[in-house]
Amino acid sequence: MERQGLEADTGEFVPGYLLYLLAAASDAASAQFHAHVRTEGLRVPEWRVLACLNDRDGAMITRLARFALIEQSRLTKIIIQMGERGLIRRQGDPEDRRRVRVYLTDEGRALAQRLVADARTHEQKLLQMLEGGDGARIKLALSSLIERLAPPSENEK
Amino acid sequence: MERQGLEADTGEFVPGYLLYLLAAASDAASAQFHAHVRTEGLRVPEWRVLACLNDRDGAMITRLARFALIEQSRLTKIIIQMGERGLIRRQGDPEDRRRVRVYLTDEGRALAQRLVADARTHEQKLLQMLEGGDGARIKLALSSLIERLAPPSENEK
DNA sequence: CATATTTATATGAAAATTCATATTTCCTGT
DNA sequence: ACAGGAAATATGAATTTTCATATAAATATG
Repeated sequence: MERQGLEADTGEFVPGYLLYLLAAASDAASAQFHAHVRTEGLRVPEWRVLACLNDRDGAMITRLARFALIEQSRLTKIIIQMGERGLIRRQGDPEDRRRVRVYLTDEGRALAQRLVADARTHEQKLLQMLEGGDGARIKLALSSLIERLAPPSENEK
Repeated sequence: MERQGLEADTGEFVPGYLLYLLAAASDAASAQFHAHVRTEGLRVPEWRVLACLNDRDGAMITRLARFALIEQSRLTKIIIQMGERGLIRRQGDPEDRRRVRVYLTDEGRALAQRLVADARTHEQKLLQMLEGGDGARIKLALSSLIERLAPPSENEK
């Protein structure tokens, strides 16, 4: 089996390994903004929850967990904390009483919207340092990778 | 400011957000292999340490931490555990007595080499599901992103 | 060459995370 | 309507992780 053609061919494996590149790129790209999130008094998973709810309020825990890339039992705990803090409100779903739906409070929504705006601005800066349309291309490639790997179930829509 | 042209334009932010795409792609792409790593009795950071040491044995803690994407004080603890388990050996650097260099034991090297082989195989499968040369392109894009964001210091080489 | 800085690693307490499993509700086939 | 299983969420104990800081060695500075 042939080696891939990325590493400086000093024989090293890690620097050209796809999973390393993905993790390292994610880390590096997120570092600044995540630091900003922390100065706003949020942990990264909390920011993700706010952003997801800002897209779709009233999501159930399981769905939120998938979208926010958080394991379910952990999310349950985070949601409880965010509730105590007044950022979200949990409410049983009458349609299916196993479900708990999570809604932004006014305070939560305000914070979410502020941070999403910051995120958009920051993303623009990132994309600009990615010379010439590369940004759009990398996004497309990533989405396609994600779709192939984690086919969204139909009820996901 | 214009919105980017990726999401299905249902007005949602998250699905087209670069940092989300990076994190989600990293998660999705790594899931299978990381599960494999766990069946080998390793946690993900431990696998990363082995892979990095397999590339460059005798790295110092700080360097290892940067490469393996692990925070320093955490790595110190992981290294201690891996030492107790016989996978690595720690040794003070006589050149600079603050430094601790980490070396693979024979057992550690054997495990590292086995897993790197598995990783190569798995990576091939991933790249194949990424039709037509897309794999090479995405790798290039990610490396370039990383380089722009985290310029390696000269002594890093 | 003494002192201030910086660099490398370690440490401990607080907090977060994981993992397995409990609980409740819903769904399915009979 | 009922048994069995599946789905959604919660829980608790064990383990990890984080964060701030300690220690120690090297380097820079006046």
